[in-house]
Amino acid sequence: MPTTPIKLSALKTACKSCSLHDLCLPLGLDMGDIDRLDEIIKRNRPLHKGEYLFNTSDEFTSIFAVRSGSIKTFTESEQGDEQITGLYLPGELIGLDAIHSGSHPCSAIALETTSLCEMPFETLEDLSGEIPELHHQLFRIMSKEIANDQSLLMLMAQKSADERLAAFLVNLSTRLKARNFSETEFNLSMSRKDIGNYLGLTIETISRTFSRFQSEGILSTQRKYVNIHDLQALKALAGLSSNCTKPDCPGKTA
Amino acid sequence: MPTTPIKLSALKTACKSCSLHDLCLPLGLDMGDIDRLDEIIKRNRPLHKGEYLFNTSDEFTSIFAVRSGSIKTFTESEQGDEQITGLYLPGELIGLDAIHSGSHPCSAIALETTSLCEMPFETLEDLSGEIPELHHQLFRIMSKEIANDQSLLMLMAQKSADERLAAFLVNLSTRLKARNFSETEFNLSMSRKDIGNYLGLTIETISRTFSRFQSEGILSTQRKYVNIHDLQALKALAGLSSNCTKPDCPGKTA
DNA sequence: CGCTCACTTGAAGCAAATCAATTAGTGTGG
DNA sequence: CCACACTAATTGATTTGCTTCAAGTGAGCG
Repeated sequence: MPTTPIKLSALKTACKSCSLHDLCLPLGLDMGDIDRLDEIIKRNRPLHKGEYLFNTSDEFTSIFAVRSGSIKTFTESEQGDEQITGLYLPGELIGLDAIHSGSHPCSAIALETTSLCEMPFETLEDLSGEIPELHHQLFRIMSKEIANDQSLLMLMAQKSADERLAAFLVNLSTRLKARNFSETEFNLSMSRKDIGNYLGLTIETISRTFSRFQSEGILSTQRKYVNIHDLQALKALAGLSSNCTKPDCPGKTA
Repeated sequence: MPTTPIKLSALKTACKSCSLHDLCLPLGLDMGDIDRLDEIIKRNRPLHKGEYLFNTSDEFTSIFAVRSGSIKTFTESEQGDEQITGLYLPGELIGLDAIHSGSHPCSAIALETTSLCEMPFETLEDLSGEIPELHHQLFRIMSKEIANDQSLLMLMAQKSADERLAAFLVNLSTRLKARNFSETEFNLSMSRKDIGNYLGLTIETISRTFSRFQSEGILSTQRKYVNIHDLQALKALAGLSSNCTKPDCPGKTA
């Protein structure tokens, strides 16, 4: 196996000095253990917008963490219709759903220029046998993914278009804030079409709902740029009361 | 906590002799390791229909495996509406979504008389540090749960009522078959109301859809008893028939 | 400059929700 | 054992929120 030489630019983003390290896998690890984790991580060239990270039924070998940019994952049914199952922001792990079958049940595409950390799963699994904290953190992350999917399920099952879009925006806002981005002003990396697909609605419904939110003064949009004027109103619409401050409060969806 | 003495009847269902052991956690473990797992498992009295296994925001201490019967899990939003997030059959593990926060994001109720195996998570985690196979199996099960939730998501996002109910029944049929039950004749442990909630539909729609399936000769029902006459047709409805509403759509069955 | 693609907006259609009325089981107490 | 209440399920009539169809609009780009 040829080891790709690590560039200076890549070295700068080693786990230890990575700004995401308390959102990502290294959380809870001490310096020595982070170094050991660091050694197994491959940092490849960034993906451009539209490039595949992996494809459905590709063999599963690695877990990926987003370092910058964003990734969407989606499954394709036999009829060819596509369902987006996840949107991954910096610090989040992709590929955990592939462990049980050994191949990817979904495809993953970069929504913008995106750099990633690749962790060969076998090596990671071995390492986590030696480092209980790492082991625990992996469980926590997988558990969180399950809980996220379940609240997204709730959204789909019994929420109106307004509630779904509001919940989506609030969730995004919360996650961006945790990454030191603005919680009220950001660029959507997904198109209206993707958002609609993700939320189980059509592109027209998304567009109309954005327009209505805008006319109600809740937010303003300019294509992909979103400026939330009344985050509280949006949270109320999403079905979240302001007294719940837990970052993983049920109703806040992935 | 007083340790409840293990009854002879409980001993009979030790992992080693349990009929579910290749659907459940012991899969892939050798005899010695199964014995070690067995030692940490508590087998409490069965729950009666309607009894809670745990409640939302209860502290998370244990993972549970269903031995017989069935369990539903559900979350409650702040507005009080309830969303069923899971139906668990013998051999399946409950509580994996609670690891990351340390408390249960959902409640769990017995749908019928149900017996369970309780595994204190801390002990289980320690043990899995010592037994790589167990560790691996836990990852596989969690990964499967993620993949399951994601396909349920797809169902919710873009399937018609017919497709949802068909998919639900096919899924149930498949899981029952794996447990050596009939794949065409079984009793639903969920009420119409629960099924509707689980699939994001109303009780009336479930009832009407059952009636139509019956008039089309696909199945017959008598309250909770279901007899599937044409499993192939049901599978076609669940997976292959498109939700295309165009009159000339090739996938349309007259 | 004109082409394309993403988005917006309007009008019409439809699947499922809601409202409403019965019927069939289930349990309770006299 | 039967009347009574109560819940679960079915079936019909009506409404509605979202989709579909259709016709723009405007930004980005060769």
